[in-house]
Amino acid sequence: MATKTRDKPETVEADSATRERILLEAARLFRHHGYAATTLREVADAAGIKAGSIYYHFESKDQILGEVLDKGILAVIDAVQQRVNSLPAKATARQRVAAAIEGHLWGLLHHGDFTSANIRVYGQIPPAAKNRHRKIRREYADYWDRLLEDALQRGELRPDTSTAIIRLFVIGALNWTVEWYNPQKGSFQDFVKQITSIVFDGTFLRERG
Amino acid sequence: MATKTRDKPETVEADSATRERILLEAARLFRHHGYAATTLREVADAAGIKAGSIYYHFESKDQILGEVLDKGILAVIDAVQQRVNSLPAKATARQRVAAAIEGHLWGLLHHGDFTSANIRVYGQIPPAAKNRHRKIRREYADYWDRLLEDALQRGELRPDTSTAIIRLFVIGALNWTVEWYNPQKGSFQDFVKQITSIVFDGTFLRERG
DNA sequence: CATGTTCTCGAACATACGTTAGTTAGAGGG
DNA sequence: CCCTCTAACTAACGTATGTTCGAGAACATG
Repeated sequence: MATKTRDKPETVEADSATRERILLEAARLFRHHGYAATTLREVADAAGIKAGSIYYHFESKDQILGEVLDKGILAVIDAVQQRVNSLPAKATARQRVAAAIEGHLWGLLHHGDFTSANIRVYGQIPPAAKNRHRKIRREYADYWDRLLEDALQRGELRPDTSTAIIRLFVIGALNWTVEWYNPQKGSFQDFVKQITSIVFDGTFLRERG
Repeated sequence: MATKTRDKPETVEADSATRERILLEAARLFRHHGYAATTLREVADAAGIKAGSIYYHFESKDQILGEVLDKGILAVIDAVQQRVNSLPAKATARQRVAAAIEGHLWGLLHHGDFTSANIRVYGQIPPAAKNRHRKIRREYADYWDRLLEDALQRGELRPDTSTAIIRLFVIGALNWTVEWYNPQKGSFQDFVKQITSIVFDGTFLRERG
């Protein structure tokens, strides 16, 4: 056995734990090496099994990729909707968007391997796998557009730029934080506050007018 | 495009044109399929030659990657410095940063295949290739930090957030535009104006204070 | 025409990959 | 004790990849 000397008879109880382990390690490797550069033998090694055993849990490498991508975006969507929905009905648009930003950042940064793999790899997968994800991405984009349109109608959003561009800019900026966010430099809550403030009010002091 | 259909015997006169062609097609393929997923046979095909011929111009696939990455970041740095340097000495910090933003976007979007390949692939290459590029990235980051520190000392930048976070946020947001910018929807100059305005003043109208 | 250089080709090689197949070992129920 | 299910293993197959190499075409120069 090539594994790390686990002599305790705990072979069972590993219901689908191995499956989760494979997904976790695959996400980590996809994130850091890319999809094509990651071999199933590496994934198996990281998960403490042999390559052939992966096929007991998954049908193909592509299927693993699909599940990793799903986990990434679903974690974000879930966190966003949870926070926005728990707001009182009388919340301002600014508060609702702030909740969405916090949710997006939380989902993004607390499932870094899955979300980063999603972001990095999405542009590089065959159209077949892409189409399945385009729909859910589209829905998430529409969700943001509704938030922003609402803000616009309430007169809180700047009216000189389309909500589509604002959404693309904001989500893009947020997504990128997964590449440089360092949890050891300050708390997550502080980080969210800073990012939200920049998104809302910009980086420069307002020009004298 | 890739299919030029030049039936004339113009095999020669391709001094180093073939070399450039290889780099261009490699960048395009790296961008859309990733590094490992791109085969030299695909690159050769797109460049109108056979796979073996690539080795007359390059030593290895890694070398091609290195040159593609270089071209990407150098195009951006060049465009930024050109615009900032052509500003009058009495320019405000805001004007200087605006020039940097425009330069960054211009280099980014006008060499999309090289810059996007750089952005997408950088996180996934072996440390050996990474180290060579870390230095130049570090210098570019320092350049931005000086611009922002200058703005801070002049009292133009918001003082409640570190220049490092502002830089990471702004450059990240700008970099992401290469994934969604559509040159058919409005002019480049309009796009720059909108992005710059969002970066400076944010997405929401200022809160009553 | 002869010669040298530049550039490309075609075929091959060793390796590594995703995947398949056959087998083994333990657990639990009858 | 037998049977079945689960979960893993080992070994192999076919293919594709990066790379090498010798041969030859196209052109420039003499």
